[in-house]
Amino acid sequence: MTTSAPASPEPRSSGRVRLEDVAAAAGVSRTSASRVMLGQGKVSEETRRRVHAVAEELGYVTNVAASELASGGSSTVGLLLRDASNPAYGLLFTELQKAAHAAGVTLLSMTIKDDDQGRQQIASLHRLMGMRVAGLIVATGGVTSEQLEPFRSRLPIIRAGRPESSGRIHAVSYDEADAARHLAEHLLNLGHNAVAVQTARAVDSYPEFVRSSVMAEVLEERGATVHRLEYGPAGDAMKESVDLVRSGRVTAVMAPSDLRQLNLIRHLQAAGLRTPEDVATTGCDGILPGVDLLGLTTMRIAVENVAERTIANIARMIGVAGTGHDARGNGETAERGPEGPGPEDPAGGRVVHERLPGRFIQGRTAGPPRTTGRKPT
Amino acid sequence: MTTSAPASPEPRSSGRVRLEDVAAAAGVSRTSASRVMLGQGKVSEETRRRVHAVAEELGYVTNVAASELASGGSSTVGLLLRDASNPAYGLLFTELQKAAHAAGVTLLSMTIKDDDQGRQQIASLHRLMGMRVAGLIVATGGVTSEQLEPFRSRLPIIRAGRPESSGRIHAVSYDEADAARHLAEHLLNLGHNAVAVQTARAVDSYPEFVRSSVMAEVLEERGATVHRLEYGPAGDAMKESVDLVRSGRVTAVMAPSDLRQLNLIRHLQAAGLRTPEDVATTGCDGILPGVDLLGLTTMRIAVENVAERTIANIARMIGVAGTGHDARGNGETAERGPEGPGPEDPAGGRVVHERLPGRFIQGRTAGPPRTTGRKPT
DNA sequence: CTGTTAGCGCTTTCAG
DNA sequence: CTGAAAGCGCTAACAG
Repeated sequence: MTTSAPASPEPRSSGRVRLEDVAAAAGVSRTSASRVMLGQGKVSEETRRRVHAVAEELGYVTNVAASELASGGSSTVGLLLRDASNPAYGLLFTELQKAAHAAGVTLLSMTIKDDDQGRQQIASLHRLMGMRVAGLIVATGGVTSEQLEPFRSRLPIIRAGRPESSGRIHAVSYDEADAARHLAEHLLNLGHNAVAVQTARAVDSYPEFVRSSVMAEVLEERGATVHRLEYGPAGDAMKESVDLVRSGRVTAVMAPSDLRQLNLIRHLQAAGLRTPEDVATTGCDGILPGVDLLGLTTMRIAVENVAERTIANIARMIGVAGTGHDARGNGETAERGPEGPGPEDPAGGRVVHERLPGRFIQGRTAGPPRTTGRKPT
Repeated sequence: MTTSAPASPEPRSSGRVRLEDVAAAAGVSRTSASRVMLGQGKVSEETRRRVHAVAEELGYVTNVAASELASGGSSTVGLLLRDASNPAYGLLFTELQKAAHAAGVTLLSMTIKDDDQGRQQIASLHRLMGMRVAGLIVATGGVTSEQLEPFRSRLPIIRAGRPESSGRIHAVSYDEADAARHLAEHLLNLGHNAVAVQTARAVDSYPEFVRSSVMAEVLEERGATVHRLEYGPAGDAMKESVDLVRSGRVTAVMAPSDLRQLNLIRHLQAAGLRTPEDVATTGCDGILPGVDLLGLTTMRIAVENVAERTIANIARMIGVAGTGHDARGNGETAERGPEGPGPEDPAGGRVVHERLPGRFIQGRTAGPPRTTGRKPT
């Protein structure tokens, strides 16, 4: 009766099959059945086969709640994510998943809306914590370091994609400063010396804030005139950009992301201005599928590397050996944070703080300054 | 001692705080503490406040495993997703999350790689099932209906975004046929009567398969000459498209998605062909952030509507009242499947099969046929 | 309104 | 190699 009734076409639509049912049907104890399901060695081949057969026939699925309760904790890693509709986050999500799969780590994700002053973020965070995940990856700026702090001692937490300011939480991020520097220097080398930089506030988008700050600094260091145009309540960066271009007071406009650059181009077009003929523009991200066709001048951020390093770090912290094919390279590009002998994490290591540089994309939106315009003083 | 020691700056880094600890510290029984945490009415205001205070101070987080085990099941809905790096899927993900939030439904997601012949998909599916989720949303073609079948009687399952062929599983999808028809008719109305249609195999991408099939059918019905160019082993659709255009045998090329259209445009450009001057092109999706700047002629699929209807349906099936602001409209656009009095789902209703139409985007990639070219016979 | 008593389904010593 | 027994931390009747 046990092995002689292979997989009926219509599995019993029994509400729930418990391990006990499987054990009974296979004529063994719960313990043995459990061992088989867990793949722990100490079972005879015969028993193993019978249990597997019965389990499949009955459509048994391990009750994760019971399993984790009994064994005390999950081995999956939680992922807190924001807004996958932004291609940059969507790709990060995909790449994290891919890297996790390769490293034998299971990821459980919750995405969060960015409103509520982080209220919902915290709720999701708590839910993930309640699941007793083995580690946590935070890929959203919506959750602050202070909110993470209480959990820091309970499990490994690592920020992915976003620079971490506190220095007490692990982070693997894009090297925003490097990207900003590259873009600014590109414009300088083209001969621009009057540039508008669209700036974001730290509270709105920390990565954009860092990018725009560094862009402006580099330009000023090298003697260019910089107009900082802030998004949000303080001003209408887009409109002001157009005005500056039209009046010839700047020959280039730097946007802190590609999505912003697209919007900038729309505004310029609406005003009858072309890029690069009338003005040079730059963005940052390089993720958009059509970036080549649009000819955007930008930096391609190192999503794949960030994903891989994030997973490699979390895997190490939760003590997963890894499958071996993720140990190559990239470690060299890492920079340790400036904290000296920083605080210890629960796993006993130093605080990880890696910044991964991107790749410059020349594009067509940034040419030399228009010579017909009034020369800047 | 209880309320007089508010949130110490450094919460005890105790490994795990149990409800019992909270109860003890608050001087009540586990039951009362539990009731407070669950927000169930029967507790005095005084008790409630004390428990909350202590819980916060101790950094207590409900153990989800224990909670679900005791209460018999979770109230969250599982989401099986594929490849959020595709903007169309990324946006769907985000919108599902948004709609779920609005409807008071918690979503737990697992993404899957598309390899392994669906092996990993099944593993993820099992894991979600093992979590005893209350319902399941499947937003990937990688899992077949047959693989879903065994679980159909155990919990509500609904497909999102992808047309469901079996008719036994609930589905809310984009109206691919409608989109294809619109695009084909647009070309016909422009005067094209020799068109290349890039086709996808059903196994590779079912949505693209449906789109390309219908495009070709509509064109042929209206007397146009159609060249079907298949992706994959059977041929090089991109190269063949370019050849047909160059030799003047077609005046338009239809791609089954915007990503494909972008690739097509790249190939055409590489061959020195411009769109729309030398050839009209169309795509499908309309999700790409730069779609307007690229001037793509396409259909904007109804991601938001699909997300909302999906959540509305699953919420109804798992018996969530909803917050009320999701009951408006859109129900009218639904079409019931052709199954007559279809099979009943666990909740007792008919099989849901809604198809939501998108919106045409005129773009600039499709103009009238080039008059200088050789006229088709 | 509060506490006491049983389990939820599984893993895991610890003996056979 | 296998089984019996003892919980994991919580919720849910049921009495006070």
